[in-house]
Amino acid sequence: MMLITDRSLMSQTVGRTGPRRAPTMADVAQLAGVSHQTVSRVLSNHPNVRESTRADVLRAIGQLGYRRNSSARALVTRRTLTLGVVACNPTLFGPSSTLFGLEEAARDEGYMVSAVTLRRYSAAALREAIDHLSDWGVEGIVVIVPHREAVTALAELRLPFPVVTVEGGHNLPIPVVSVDQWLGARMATSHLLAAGHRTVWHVAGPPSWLEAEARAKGWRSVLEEAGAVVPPPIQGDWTPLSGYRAGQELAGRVTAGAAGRGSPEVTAVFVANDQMALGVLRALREAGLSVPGQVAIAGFDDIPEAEFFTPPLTTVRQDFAALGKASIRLLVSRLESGTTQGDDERVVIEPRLIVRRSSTPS
Amino acid sequence: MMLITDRSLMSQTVGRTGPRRAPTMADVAQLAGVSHQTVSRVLSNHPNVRESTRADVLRAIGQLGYRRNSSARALVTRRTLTLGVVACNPTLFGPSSTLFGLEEAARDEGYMVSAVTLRRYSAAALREAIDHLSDWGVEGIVVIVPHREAVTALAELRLPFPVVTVEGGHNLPIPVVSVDQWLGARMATSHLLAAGHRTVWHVAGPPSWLEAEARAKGWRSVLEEAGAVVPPPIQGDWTPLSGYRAGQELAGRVTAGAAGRGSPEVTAVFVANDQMALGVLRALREAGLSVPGQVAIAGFDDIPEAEFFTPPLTTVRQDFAALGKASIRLLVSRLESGTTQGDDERVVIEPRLIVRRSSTPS
DNA sequence: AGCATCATTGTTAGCGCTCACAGGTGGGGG
DNA sequence: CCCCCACCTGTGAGCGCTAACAATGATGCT
Repeated sequence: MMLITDRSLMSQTVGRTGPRRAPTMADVAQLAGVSHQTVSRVLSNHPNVRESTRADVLRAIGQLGYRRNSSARALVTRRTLTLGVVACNPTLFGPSSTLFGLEEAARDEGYMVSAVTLRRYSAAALREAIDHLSDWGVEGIVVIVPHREAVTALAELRLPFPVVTVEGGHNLPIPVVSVDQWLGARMATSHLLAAGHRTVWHVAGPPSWLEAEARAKGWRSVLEEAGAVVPPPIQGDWTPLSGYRAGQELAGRVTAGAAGRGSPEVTAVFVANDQMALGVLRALREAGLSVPGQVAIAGFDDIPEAEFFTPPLTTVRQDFAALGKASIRLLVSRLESGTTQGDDERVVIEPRLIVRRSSTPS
Repeated sequence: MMLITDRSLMSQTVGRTGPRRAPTMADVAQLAGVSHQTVSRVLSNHPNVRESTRADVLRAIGQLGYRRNSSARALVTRRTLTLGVVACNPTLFGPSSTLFGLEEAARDEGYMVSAVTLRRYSAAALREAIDHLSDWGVEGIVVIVPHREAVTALAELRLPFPVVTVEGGHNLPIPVVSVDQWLGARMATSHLLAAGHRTVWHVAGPPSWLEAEARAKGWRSVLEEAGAVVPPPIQGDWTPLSGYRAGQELAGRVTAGAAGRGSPEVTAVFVANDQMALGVLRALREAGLSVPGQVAIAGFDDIPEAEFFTPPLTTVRQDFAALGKASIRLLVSRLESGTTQGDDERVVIEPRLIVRRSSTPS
């Protein structure tokens, strides 16, 4: 008996000695002269607590610097309030902006976000990433891996928690949030066509990327509708270097003259992203071609640098932050509603064409 | 008795009915015909388990699709194996690359990373971010908020878990991992000076940023050592737009001629980051000035676009991924050793000068 | 043979919290 | 005056796991 009393006193008085372990709810309860349950009620804002009691408890909490133990809470409530994100290439402007918007939205909703990044996509890496997240008890995940195979692999996975994908393609039974890439490509291409160009060339992204595919499709659709010749798209890999190479090829076509056998002349190019557009711009300039004088260019993404390219780049702006927010809203809504089905939900965000000098000869 | 037997059978057979809750260690134990403790042993690779028993358990685990409950585990071990990160401006190339490297390193070490992003720095926002992380039970945090006030605020916080900062200034009792900004600035400035310029102008970052300060100091130190005039630095805010404005000012000085009262002529500029350098380049070009012909330029960061600027930008490369990895190593080492003190540890990574055309008249 | 030792397994007691329920108090209606 | 019903508070159980210890059998050594 004595011993017990001693111990309880010690835990409050000793303080200095040893790495005193974090105060528990019971400590707060004792100090406030109530039961641990009352402390719990105060913490969860239960209405039926007398005002004075609540104040006592809060004072004790402040005094002890008490923080609720999230593991214990998660154990009993079966809610970790944590969401997982799998992202690829998180160094690029798009993914990182999305991640940012997503995290902020999640925090507002009371969730924590844990991210796993993939250096390159592979089915194994994706699986591993998801395993890792699920080991940590996430309640749902957002997958930002706009690879065709990734998304199909995902659809086959049948996970025990909800999954939402960003830019994940529209043919699968997984909820998707995306910017309308197809529409964006159409906007850029139409814009160039409207400026009087006979046709528009295209520097495409890697074919396994869904965005690249959608942008190429949008571009092609406009040309076909307009009855314009559809030049062969040039393959890039999103990097400025690949854009540079594509630009060299295009420049070669220009200077070789319209004498080229059958190929339409190059007077306008829609490049699948801004980084590659930068490379194209440089290649053209090195070839002595003026933009937009001889060749008009449009990009995609509207990275912060685009406005300061030489010349400033006409491009398609994507609201990445909105993308992140929307994905969280979607995920949280099915978390709260307990819905696992209804897997065909779609949120599509409209892109916006930003016209700058690279496409407008003045 | 009958009832109990029934229930245990149900939990295995029913399957279809109801949202059968995740299997527990006891379920595995029962199926494998061992005690839950043995299952635990198998899972934690305890050596003293007979090989056949281990196999039985693993089979049961596979059969049931069992996953260890991380909350329960964390509750009893007092280890969440989760690290927190607070990052500012995570949309920029530097921070996002650091975050990426950091996450990867943490995963290798067996930790999960949860990030909180700050739209803009403020003491309140920082506090809030840290509170959020600590509510979720992180074991330590990495702070990537290279603001002077942020770091001092941090030093005063006295948190119950280890903290490491990235680029956090060297005068505080907090372990820091950083690239040697001062040295990088010196490399760029010396390089320009060595090319024969009488002095080097500077477009600086926001003064409250530690990197901006260190880069300005490095720049100044080289000029002073060389006995060169130190022109007044021009203030930017990291954005291309601010660089553009700075560029206009510099261009004005050039075209106004060396007739300016006292100011040295502008023939070389060290810009505190690549994005601003992009703005400067454009302003100079618009003013009809050639780079590097009339004005040589150097930047900082080596963003992927820098190589494709017009002209390609001489800049200082920072190994952000290494930064992330090093910060995790530092954090984990003091986590494992239980050290809370020894707070003056420093890891400094050397930057590398990347010389391109913007500084080398050919 | 007899006892210490080791490998292997089981048993028990919590970790800190929330949930479900059981009290106790006071006021208004019958 | 009593009962019912709001309010407020406390008690007990148990979430799924690990740590400490106990128990068993097999082995080795004297």
